[in-house]
Amino acid sequence: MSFDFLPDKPIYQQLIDRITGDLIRGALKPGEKLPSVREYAVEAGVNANTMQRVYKELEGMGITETKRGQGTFVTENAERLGQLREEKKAQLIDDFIRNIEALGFTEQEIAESMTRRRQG
Amino acid sequence: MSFDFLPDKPIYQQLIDRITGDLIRGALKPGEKLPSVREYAVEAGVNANTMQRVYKELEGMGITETKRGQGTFVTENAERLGQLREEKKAQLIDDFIRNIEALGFTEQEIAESMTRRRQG
Amino acid sequence: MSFDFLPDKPIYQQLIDRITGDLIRGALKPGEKLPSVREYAVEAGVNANTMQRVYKELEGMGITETKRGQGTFVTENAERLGQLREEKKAQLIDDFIRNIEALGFTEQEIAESMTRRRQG
Amino acid sequence: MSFDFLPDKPIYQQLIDRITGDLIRGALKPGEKLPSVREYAVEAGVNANTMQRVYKELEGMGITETKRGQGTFVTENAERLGQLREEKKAQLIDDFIRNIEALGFTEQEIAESMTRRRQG
DNA sequence: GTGGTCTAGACCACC
DNA sequence: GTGGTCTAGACCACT
Repeated sequence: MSFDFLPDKPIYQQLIDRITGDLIRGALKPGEKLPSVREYAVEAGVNANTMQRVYKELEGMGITETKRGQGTFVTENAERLGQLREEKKAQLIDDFIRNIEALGFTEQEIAESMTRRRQG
Repeated sequence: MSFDFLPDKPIYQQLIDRITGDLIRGALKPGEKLPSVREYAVEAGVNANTMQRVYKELEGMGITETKRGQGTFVTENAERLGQLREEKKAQLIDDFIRNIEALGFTEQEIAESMTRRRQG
Repeated sequence: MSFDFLPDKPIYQQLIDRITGDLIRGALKPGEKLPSVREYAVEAGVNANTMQRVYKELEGMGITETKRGQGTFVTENAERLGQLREEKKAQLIDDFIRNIEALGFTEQEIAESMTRRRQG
Repeated sequence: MSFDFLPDKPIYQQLIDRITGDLIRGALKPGEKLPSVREYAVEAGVNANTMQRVYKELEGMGITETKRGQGTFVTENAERLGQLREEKKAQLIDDFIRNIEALGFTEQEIAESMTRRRQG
């Protein structure tokens, strides 16, 4: 597994996005153990400090829990995970619609482009 | 006219986005004169250098032209402007779809949320 | 007659270059009368002040002479005109060679590109 | 290392030209790390912001890449670098020929002057 | 320590 | 008055 990072967003943010994405997609399951900070850092090709920060933020968001001496685990709090999923979905749609309006596209115009894209 | 800037993107970028948005929405028309750097800077509540940078970038993108001593004007190159519109639209849709896939939502799930949102 | 001006050099400089070019090419001859400042300004689509400056500089370079009440004339000083021609030629070649060296191209490489260009 | 700047071109442009020149001449190699913005600024005797602008412009031209917190590096994209070399060469020759024609010199006349110069 | 953003203010060339 | 360049210095995010 190797990662490409975009230059415009912080690496730690991109990693958080990736992990929450894994969670939403079901690639990571409730209660599952995450790799150790160092292990994951090597895997992702980033500095261990960066990875440390990622884990810290994830815990702050309430989606992982740390068991001392054992490692970091995805929370089993299903409600929190469902909530995460809904937050992300809402944010996705909000951003999209806000952008459409900011640029003055019509719904119809966008809808057409999307259908064309799906077919092309 | 007064502006709010988000803390997560550079101000000059947000200004570029705003102006290109005005262009796409038709609030700015081909050949139209933009406010002077200093005037716009005051209006937007930013430093003149920041605005200078915005204008320079816009010129680099080929969507404005500057006439020395006279001011900055929207290009009359309709092709470039049409191209800009399409670029923005495509980018909008691409980002949306890429994000949906990255998070593993289904098209149907998203579609439902959007309809519910439009009704709600 | 209508002119395009490059945005990176002062208009008055471009006009000076154009007129000295006319002189070197023989499109303007010794003793010949130039159009009036206002006439030429209209023709070139520039401000009369700009044209005034052009004429002033040309006179300063010793290549035109002003006869009060009659207008501006190309000098009949053949030596000065010949000198002008040589200056321009030398400068042209100097710039070219200095640039080649600054970029580290070989003479041969440039020679080949020029021949290819002339044939293509 | 110390620099002289001509008064007629922006310093940041001259710095860009110098660096692209180093690249073309091979004094800078693909993947090589450039000095930090601040370091280079001191070296060149310019303000750090001026140097910042130079680096930003180089990145925009696709000839450098920046790794956050690590520094700025020459791209390893050999195609881009080759392209840069050809662009510069073509531009050099184009300018030269355009100027010759604008002034009405004959090819032969120029060729003679150049040979004489090379010998003199 | 690295790049990046922003401000404040001076100064210049052009029209 | 217009755009453009440059400096000086502060502050921030990332590694």
